[in-house]
Amino acid sequence: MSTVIPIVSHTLRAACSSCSLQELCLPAGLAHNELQRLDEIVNKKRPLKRGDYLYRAGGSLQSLYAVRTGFFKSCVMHDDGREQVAGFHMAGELLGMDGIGSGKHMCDTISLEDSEVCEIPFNDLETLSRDIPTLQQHFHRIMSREIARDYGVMLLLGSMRAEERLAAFLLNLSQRFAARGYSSKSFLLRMTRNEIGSYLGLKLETISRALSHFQTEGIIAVQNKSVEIRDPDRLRAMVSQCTGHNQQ
Amino acid sequence: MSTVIPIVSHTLRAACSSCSLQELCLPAGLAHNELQRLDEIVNKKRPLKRGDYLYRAGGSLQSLYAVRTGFFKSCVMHDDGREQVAGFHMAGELLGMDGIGSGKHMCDTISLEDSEVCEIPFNDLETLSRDIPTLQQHFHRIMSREIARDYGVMLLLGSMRAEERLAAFLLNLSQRFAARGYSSKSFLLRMTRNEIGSYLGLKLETISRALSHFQTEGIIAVQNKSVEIRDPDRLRAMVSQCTGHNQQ
DNA sequence: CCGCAGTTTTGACATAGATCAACCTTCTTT
DNA sequence: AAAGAAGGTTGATCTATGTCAAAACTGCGG
Repeated sequence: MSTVIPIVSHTLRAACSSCSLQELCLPAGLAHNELQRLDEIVNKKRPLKRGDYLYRAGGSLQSLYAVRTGFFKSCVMHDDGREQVAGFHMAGELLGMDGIGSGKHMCDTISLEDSEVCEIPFNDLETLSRDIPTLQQHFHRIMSREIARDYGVMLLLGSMRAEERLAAFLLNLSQRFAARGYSSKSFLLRMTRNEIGSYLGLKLETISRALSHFQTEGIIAVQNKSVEIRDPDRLRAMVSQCTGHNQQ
Repeated sequence: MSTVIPIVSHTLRAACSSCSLQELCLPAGLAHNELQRLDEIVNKKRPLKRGDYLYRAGGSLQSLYAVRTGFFKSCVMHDDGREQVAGFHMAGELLGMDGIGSGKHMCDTISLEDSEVCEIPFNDLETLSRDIPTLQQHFHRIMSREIARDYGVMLLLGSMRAEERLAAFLLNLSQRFAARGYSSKSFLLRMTRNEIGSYLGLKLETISRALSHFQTEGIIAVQNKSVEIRDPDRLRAMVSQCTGHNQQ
């Protein structure tokens, strides 16, 4: 490694074997030699800037992507241009699984801040997972958890009121930050009010009002993108024992 | 019925290899000898009556189930008892994939009419799919399509108005009946107005009014559970070019 | 450091769909 | 065949959240 440094293309071998996200990500639970075999198929892509597309709806699916750093949103588009944010994604999460069925991506996935991803060619992943049962099982679990998450979003969109939805959303973010070693109490919202609204099936004004209301109640402190959760128990209470009857 | 009838256990070997749903179901695309191997792990369960639970949320996941005949709903439950129908399932569809991640079912799945299912022990399926790449790939496609479907439901719940949701729902049913060789124009709604409403994030009265309205417009004819689609183009137009602005 | 575009907040008002209620129809049970 | 229960329809009214508008804030590019 001392002298000549090879000119590298913008994709480099990734190193799951030395990645700090190992346990959150696709390689969770693999033995050392298995990790090395995974390293052989995973590439590190060049960084994305805020606003860059990781992939576009309709584009052919070649690879899945694991978020290394940064933050993404996935949007499903209606013919008439309406868009719905289907999810927000952070470090260690696997993107692109919605496209395996048809061979085409079903949504746009866009970077919300400067981000890096690892690229996992899907054919190679299938081949390797036939050899490594642990990898196969973990991949199945990851897909299944995406389905379970989606069911949760349906519950939220189908039967919760505005403030409940927002409370559930904040708790979900909080918990995901915590799982990554960040504060569960204090974090930045990487997305706009409009994007939160789209995800929660609400308008941006409703998000803004609900955040203000939580603040006057002393449940959270918001200032612009930064949120501090002051009373997580009351947030939890809003979600699960929702005193009111549900209008919607 | 005349002589001696052997006493059979309530689970029998299934025969994917001779099943008419082959091409819609898990075995799609398998070669003859591969089908036989699948037959060895798939069991036919005893029939379920209307209202029977196929599995319950929280129960440990041992198997996936393929619908052979009949109709099911899956419901996610909120702590406070509110329930949200997350999907309706018909012949050839695979149930239980939401539970793989945690090893526990995430929803209740209930028969809406007398139904039969094939049981596919999940460990065996994983093992077999390491041996049969076509099976592995098809299983991945099925899980992925479930994710893609869920994204569609999010779009519906998050950004469509009541009548658009119902139009999308009717078109979806129509297309699924067609794929199974039934009429796409005329079919029975196996679920109640309340269950449709739950799935679409609306109240039963709203479903009832919307159906009546479609009928007075000549778009459909409804009588109780039976629906005839008279003008599929107008239904499609409602979904995709939605003239109105979306309130919600 | 300034100005501009994008984002957020807040208020006033409108409305889609919920809620409540009464009645009707269709199944299920005996 | 009758009675009760479950499901469906329709009307009147209410309300959560959308829509519109104006003003304040934030951050980026020159």
